Amino acid sequence: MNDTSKSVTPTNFIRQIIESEIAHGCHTDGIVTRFPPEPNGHLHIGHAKSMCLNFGLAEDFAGRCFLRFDDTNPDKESPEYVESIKTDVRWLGFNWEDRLTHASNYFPQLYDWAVELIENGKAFICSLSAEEIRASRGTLTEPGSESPFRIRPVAESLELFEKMRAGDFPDGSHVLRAKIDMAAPNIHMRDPTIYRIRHSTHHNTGNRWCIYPMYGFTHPLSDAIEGVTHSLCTLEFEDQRPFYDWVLDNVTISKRPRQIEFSRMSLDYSIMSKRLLTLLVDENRVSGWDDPRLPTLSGLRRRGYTPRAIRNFCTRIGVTKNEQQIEASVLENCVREDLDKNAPRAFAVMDPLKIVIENYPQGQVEQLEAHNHPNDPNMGSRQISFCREIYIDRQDFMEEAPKKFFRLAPGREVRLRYAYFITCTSVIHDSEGHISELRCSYDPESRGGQSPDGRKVKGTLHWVSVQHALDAEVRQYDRLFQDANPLADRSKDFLELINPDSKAVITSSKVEPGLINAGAGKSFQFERVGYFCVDPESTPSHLVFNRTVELRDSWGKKNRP
RNA sequence: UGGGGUGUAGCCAAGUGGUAAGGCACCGGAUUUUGAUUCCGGCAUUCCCAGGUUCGAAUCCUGGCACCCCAGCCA
Repeated sequence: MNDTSKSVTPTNFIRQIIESEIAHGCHTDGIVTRFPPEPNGHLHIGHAKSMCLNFGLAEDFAGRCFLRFDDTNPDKESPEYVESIKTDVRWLGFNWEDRLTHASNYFPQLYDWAVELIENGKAFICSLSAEEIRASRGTLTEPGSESPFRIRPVAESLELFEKMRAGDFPDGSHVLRAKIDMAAPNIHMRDPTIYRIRHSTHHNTGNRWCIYPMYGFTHPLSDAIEGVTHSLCTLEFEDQRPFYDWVLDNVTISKRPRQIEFSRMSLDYSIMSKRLLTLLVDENRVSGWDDPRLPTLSGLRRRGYTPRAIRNFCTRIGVTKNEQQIEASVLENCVREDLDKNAPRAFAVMDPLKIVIENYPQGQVEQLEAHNHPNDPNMGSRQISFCREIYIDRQDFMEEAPKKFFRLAPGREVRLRYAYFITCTSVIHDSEGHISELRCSYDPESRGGQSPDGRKVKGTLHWVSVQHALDAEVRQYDRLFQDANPLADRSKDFLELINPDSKAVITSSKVEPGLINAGAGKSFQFERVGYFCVDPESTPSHLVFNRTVELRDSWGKKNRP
């Protein structure tokens, strides 16, 4: 059996490395990967790429993937982030089963390994200040100079390390440093710091520790503890691989992980930096971490992006070492593809324009059948009420319309989807000259949307009944930034580049009554308008919809300036 | 006069010495009760540049060029 509908994950250089290793007889127990977020912020679509890679590889190669909280910095981390990360990982569709870990749970073992390094003369307690260490590190082109404490006797370092752990010293007074090479061309090998004193409460270990290991020391060893075979990280860690390997070489471990780096992803008109996302939230430039304009997973979820669409996006962009600057259309195309197939259709009028059908009997109401999906009969149908007064969208009418305008105009006939053909007979203006109402006639023979005489109409409009429609608030979201790469020009503050039209709230929309029962997060295609989902703030008495993405619009695109 | 990495179409990306996949975007055209979807067709004589090796090079060699990352007691 070959299921052609199931998309095959395209190959990439990491898969090829693994395949080749397996071909050489390695990994007979399966591969092990890990997704290692620091709980100091919310996950975004860049993390989704990493999760798809790590969990995806584990799945495809009969392996396991750990969700490991890389929590070695008590000042920046908190349990709220741990919870939101777990929620997002689950939502995206990944299952860590019993492999939820914390680097902080390895602190005792890490401490022992640090002692081993000291005992072997591979690490020493340095009592220089942070500024002094920085000053002696050298520069990119000049070697550093050795710390005077580099020759400190092992016994003394051991004793000091023990006292550091016991809390005898204030923050910043000593650090533990690896003893490697201050003249190394790679700055990360110039006696990097591996432990610092921090009298802070840790979200997981409380006050048990006042010394904390650094990432560069913790990560390879956490990988080794978990039996990780492939430690996949982003390109900026490539320089640190020699240190990653150094740690593994100089401490007694039984499993040997391998670090492989791949490139980060950037999305046009967006930013992915955790720090800058935090800034947007803190400065109230957006409504919160789950603002639908943000590339956070919680934001995308609220916007109506589905896990399937995001996972598909990740496989489409691939995994390489090239810098990826992805156009927004790639992501948009992924949701459209999913929602086109799976979102039921509904009628909603964004900007209502009232029509009175003069030859339709006063007080009459008809039930008409509408398909919930034009290409999928399994999604069934619904009854919609039609009567003498309806709303259409204001942009579906033009008083002086060009020939190519296939919608309503004076004297022109269009189809009301699933209802009747109508012809505009007159236009009513208010005292200021604005169009306030249309008068039309209908063809009773065209019930359901087809005329027995075979007459064709060019346009088909969506509509709702005035007396049955519900009021709704619609939040129309657009790209958060005006510039494709808001960080490209470093002389400009990216906050100044926020798109002022990134959120437009319409409070006067009208939707078909069946929508009152839709639960939060439920997606619909509002026919001819776009894909929308029910916002968590929505209630039956105050419906709120978020626009996920517009429908592709070849007419509108052509006619935009 | 440091180290590490990357250059294939507008944006991604396969390609691993045998004559440039695929997706997005774009441009046609067909079908359509959504100007949607779907469908069909077009879209790199050339792979950052210049030399070289070879019957044959995006792939190998040499030399350039461009861009990204690194000087936290952050991750």
